[in-house]
Amino acid sequence: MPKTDANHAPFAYDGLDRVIHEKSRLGLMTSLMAHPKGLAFADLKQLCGLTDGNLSRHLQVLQEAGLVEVTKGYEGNRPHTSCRLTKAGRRRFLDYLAVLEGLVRDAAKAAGKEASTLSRLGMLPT
Amino acid sequence: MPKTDANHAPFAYDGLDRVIHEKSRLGLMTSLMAHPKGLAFADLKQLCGLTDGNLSRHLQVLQEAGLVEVTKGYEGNRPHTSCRLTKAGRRRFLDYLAVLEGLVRDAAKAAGKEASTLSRLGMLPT
DNA sequence: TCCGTATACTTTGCGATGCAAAGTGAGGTG
DNA sequence: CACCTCACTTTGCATCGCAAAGTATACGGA
Repeated sequence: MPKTDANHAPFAYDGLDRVIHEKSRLGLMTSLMAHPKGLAFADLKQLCGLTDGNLSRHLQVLQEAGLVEVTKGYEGNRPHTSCRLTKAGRRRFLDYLAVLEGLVRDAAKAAGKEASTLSRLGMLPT
Repeated sequence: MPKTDANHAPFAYDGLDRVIHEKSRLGLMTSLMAHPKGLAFADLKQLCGLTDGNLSRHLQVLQEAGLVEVTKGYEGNRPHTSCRLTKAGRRRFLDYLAVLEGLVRDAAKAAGKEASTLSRLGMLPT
């Protein structure tokens, strides 16, 4: 049971996991989702546009939360860190996404109610 | 122009406005989107499941960012604070939502690639 | 009229967090 | 052996969210 009563607080969205709901970490999770076999530190850095320090920190957080598995090893003779989603990580991310989708739907519906330009949603010229 | 090069950092999502991208504030924005005529302090508090203190703080942030307009007045002889989205607030929230939608799509696509249960995601219309 | 309670917020304090900059260490290269 | 690069980690700080305490006014009895 959620901490806040959904019946009385329909916009609390407390299913939005703090650990996941963070710009950088969202990117990381999505990247890892797209690459179930794992990604290297350097690749993630590129994909998510993060600095070394920040990536390191965020990975640590995700790992401590049990969402990703970080494997430190050596490729040739250089250190090589590889990351992949854990099963729990994948599941929790999907749960998170479901909530997020609900939010987007709520908002879109709200926007549509009296919108002059619903067109913005979904057909934004990126 | 985004700070991070989208060509090389497709998962940076730097369009996710920090002010909006916050659990509580997302709820507030969505609530206000659904009630374009404005909402009272107490209503927002209920809808978003926030304490007085937190609501006050978040509204202040949103107001300073020019996303919401806060009107303090008196209803009868009790203080009555009413909030509504500004035009800019509405626009920026829609922009934010567009990015968010993109993210959900990315993730859903990634999940679908090798997913056993896309069904979890309420069957996103790709 | 005084006291207590309720409403309607605001302010304060602090622990957690994200981010940038500096640090570490192992390889290669001239 | 000095120097640079790669691959991360650690540190420091400034910001932020959150809960608890504070302020102010109104109402309802005794």
